[in-house]
Amino acid sequence: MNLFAIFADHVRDAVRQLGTEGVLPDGLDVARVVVEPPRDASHGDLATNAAMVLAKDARMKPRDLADKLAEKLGAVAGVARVDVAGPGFINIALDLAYWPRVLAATLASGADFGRSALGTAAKVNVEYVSANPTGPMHVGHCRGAVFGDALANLLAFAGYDVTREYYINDAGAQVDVLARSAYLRYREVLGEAITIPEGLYPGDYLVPVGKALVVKYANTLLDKPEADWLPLVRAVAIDAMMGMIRTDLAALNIRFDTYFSERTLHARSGGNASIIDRLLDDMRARDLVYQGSLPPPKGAPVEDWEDREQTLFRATGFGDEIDRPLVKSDGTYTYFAADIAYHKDKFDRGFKQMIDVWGADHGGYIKRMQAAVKAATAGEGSLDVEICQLVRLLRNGEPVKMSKRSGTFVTLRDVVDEVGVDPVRFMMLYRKNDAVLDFDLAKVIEQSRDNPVFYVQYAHARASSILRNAQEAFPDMPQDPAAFAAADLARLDDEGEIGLVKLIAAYPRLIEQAAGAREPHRVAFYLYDLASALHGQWSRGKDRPHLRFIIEDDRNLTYARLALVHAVALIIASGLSILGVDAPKEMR
RNA sequence: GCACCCGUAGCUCAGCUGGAUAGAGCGCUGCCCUCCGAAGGCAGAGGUCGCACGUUCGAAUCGUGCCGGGUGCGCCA
Repeated sequence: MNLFAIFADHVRDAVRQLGTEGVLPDGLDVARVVVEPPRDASHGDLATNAAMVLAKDARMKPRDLADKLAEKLGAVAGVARVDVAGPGFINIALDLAYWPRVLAATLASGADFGRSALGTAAKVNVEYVSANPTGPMHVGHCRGAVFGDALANLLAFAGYDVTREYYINDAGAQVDVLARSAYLRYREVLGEAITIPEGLYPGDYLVPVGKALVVKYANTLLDKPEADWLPLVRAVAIDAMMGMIRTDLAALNIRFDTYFSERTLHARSGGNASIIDRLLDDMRARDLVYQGSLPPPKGAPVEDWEDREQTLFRATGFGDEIDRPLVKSDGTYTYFAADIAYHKDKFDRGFKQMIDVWGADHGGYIKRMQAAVKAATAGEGSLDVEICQLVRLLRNGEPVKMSKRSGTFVTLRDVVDEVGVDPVRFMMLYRKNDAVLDFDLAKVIEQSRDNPVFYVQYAHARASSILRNAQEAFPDMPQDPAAFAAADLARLDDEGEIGLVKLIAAYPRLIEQAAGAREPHRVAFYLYDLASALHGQWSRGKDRPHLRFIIEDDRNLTYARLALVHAVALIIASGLSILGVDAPKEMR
């Protein structure tokens, strides 16, 4: 149950009633009406802006309209008090008896509490990572990977039919560079002394690829011209790199539903037109493509600039600043052309909603890609692009030195091995994705309050510990959700307990808001608050023993409190699973 | 030069798609362990929300212009 959604319905009902009574005009637009928690808890449990939003259309003063609405809302079951405050806020305080019902509903839905139908089971494609298959993943890829994965989890929980997709850039010049680099290692394995020239990949992760080539082809590739060996070597190398990347992703608990190869878009088997060929034909037919030339860029001068005519997409017609080239001077397609075909393919596979997760360095490509999706799908498809900012890797506040030239960049695997999956995932999500993130290797393994990963996990462990202790004190007490839901929850009348129930009641709304904004970090911050409230209530029991969760001589009260603890643990586990973080039953 | 992102407490950051007296952690000051896990809790001090106009009942949030930081800017992916 979503308390705020329920009361939003009540508010709309009240508006409708006032309409039929002639107090308000019929058919007022209630789209901007929201019911939300008041900023200050002393104002009540729920607040709505309805009177202020509707005042103009109703041609009434906000406060007068608020009084009318308040009268109706006061009659709703469970409402203890309705106040009008400030410029026309309507504050609603709920009867104390309301909260046990919320808690009972929570326990009844168990791990599904908070699950939403917001997405109406619509198909959404979330594309993320899409790292080039030219080497192991480094820390720079990590944030996008974790963010994309958590976003996919969040959307699935919010009722979308989510597909997780990885685009393999296996068609460009970079994989040819990879192949040449691997070929050198192959010769090295066959006994040749090699030097790796500037521009090729120096990393020793290609040595095993060289060995694999020897196993597969013996020395038969040595005498062939490049045109012959390159496709063979490239195929083996790409397979090997994708294997590494999948292993790295597995270390982060990330899996994909679909790996999509760029190469398939270019393929012209048996002389047939490729997918890109057909797309461009289609776009030409619809006058979205033309031959023309572009003005030279204004900023940093391009050294070998030459004015020439090229094949351009009319991006300016769809919100971009400049038309964009689709064909290179050597006649092959640009990356952009392939990417349009790729997104059109997603659309053709049934995804009207597409989400791409990109690194900050691709921010400049958002407009053209959105323009292309709009054009290629005739306005029926939509593309959201979420940008992940840089991660600065630190150790005790000092930047960790990385040098690509010497090949000593920090791999994703290094970081996961050093600090563990949970801290990596949580910290990557404990910041807005479009803000730069400092990741301190030393701090994220600290077990203290200023490490939110630990703090939240500890709350879950503590809750589990309470339930274990209760098992000893009351061995015959069944600890399952159904039994907890049947407890005498009205015994929970301490303000700290009610506060916890209120936080629990906010979870479904939080999920919908986070999903709508595509912001999984909100889940992380919510969990921190919930953990804090549990720790707080625990400590109150230290000063006042009657507030402890386990009261040896009051079985009913203990049972009600255990139900609360169980619900909190349930939600922490739920939220952590969205973030892809483990919810431990004890800390070590 | 242009586009996009960021600017909130000494530091690191939230701020619920425009709401009421702007919050948290760290750091600082002072408390709480014979007691369910102190790996925790409580209280205090600390702010011109980069600056200036504008939009309206109401702006940290939206618009415009500056200032400062980041990213990117035909035929790379």
